[in-house]
Amino acid sequence: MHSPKSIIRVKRPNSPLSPPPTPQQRQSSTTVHKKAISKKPRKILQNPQPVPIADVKWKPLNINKSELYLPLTFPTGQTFRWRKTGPLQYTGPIGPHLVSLRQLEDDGVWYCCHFTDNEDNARIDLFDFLNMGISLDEIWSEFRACDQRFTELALHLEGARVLRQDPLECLFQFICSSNNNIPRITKMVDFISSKGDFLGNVEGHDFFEFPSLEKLALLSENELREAGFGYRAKYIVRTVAALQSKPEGGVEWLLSLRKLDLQEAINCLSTLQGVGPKVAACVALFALDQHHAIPVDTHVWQVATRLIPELAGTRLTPKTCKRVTDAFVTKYGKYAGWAQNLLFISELPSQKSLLPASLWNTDEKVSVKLQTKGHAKMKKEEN
DNA sequence: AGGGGACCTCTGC
DNA sequence: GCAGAGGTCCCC
Repeated sequence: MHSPKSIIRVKRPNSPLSPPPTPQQRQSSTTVHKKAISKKPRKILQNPQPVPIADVKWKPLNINKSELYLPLTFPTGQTFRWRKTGPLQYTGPIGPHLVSLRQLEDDGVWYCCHFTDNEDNARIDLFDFLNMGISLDEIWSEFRACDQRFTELALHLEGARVLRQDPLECLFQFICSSNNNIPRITKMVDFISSKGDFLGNVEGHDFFEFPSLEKLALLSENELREAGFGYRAKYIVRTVAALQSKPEGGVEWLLSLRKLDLQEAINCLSTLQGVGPKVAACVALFALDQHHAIPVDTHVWQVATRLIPELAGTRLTPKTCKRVTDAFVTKYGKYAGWAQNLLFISELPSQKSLLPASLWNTDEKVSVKLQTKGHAKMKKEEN
């Protein structure tokens, strides 16, 4: 009995394909989910029925480009749940809300809710998700003071912000990311997401609320493997079970990690299957307010092994990972993760067009290999 | 404690 | 073919 989910299509007859972003032209076409159709009717009876927003209104956020530039915040590997739905426009779920953001050249960022049960809450949740409690202007000026290269990069990569994501969905996204590429990660995250409540369709993209732990528990390893998760299928199933076994509740347990020290939070996350130093750092930085967490990917590791000679020839372990994190924190301070995020973005091939060639990191992988793996080999041969 | 190797799958050289 | 992808686990 696979009846298609009930959808109310709200289309304005003359509306263009992409939602009009200008203040003069605020209404858009969108698709709204009729939430009354649910597998849990009793819940609907208990709660006031969400009011789908037929006429999507664009509202200003009053955030400058220096504080938030969407193309350097959304498609840069922090989240795999948002989609580009127009020029300088991105759409994605925030809790139970479906939101679009649009950058206007000289008028900051605007947003609209395609679906929500409460517009006031949506705006509050949006500011929280955008991590607006932290001023990029302030922390970047400190990075500039201590790093000439950061200063030069920042000139071209203004507004690269770190989001404050929901810990549960951030965790499963990054478990999917291990030893993986972005298109495939996105596909896997989409599969998991599709188990949550449908929120709407914008520009041909379906969006879902991230599934609850109870819904995630319905996923079997076989189903995940067939969906192309490979060996990560086991990680997902086991991590769901581990979270469900927490006395205070898995979601609450994850949220409680926001109050811990970075190392404690990393240690707790690392008890979960599929969570090593890299994934733990990503979740810590992108969801747990651990602003000095440093996701040590292969590139950071290669740079670090040259900066810290003792690390050359060793492997990325929790211990050596901490060495790298400490080095970054010593250099950049308590928001080191935000600094590293910009350095990471500057290395993305997709963002290189924003940088003058003089700022391209000319380190060829070959030469890095000679100095790291080659070094390791030489050391080994010496013995 | 730390190194070796396997692991799903897909893309690019 | 085979490394590499924003790694992690298991074993020795």
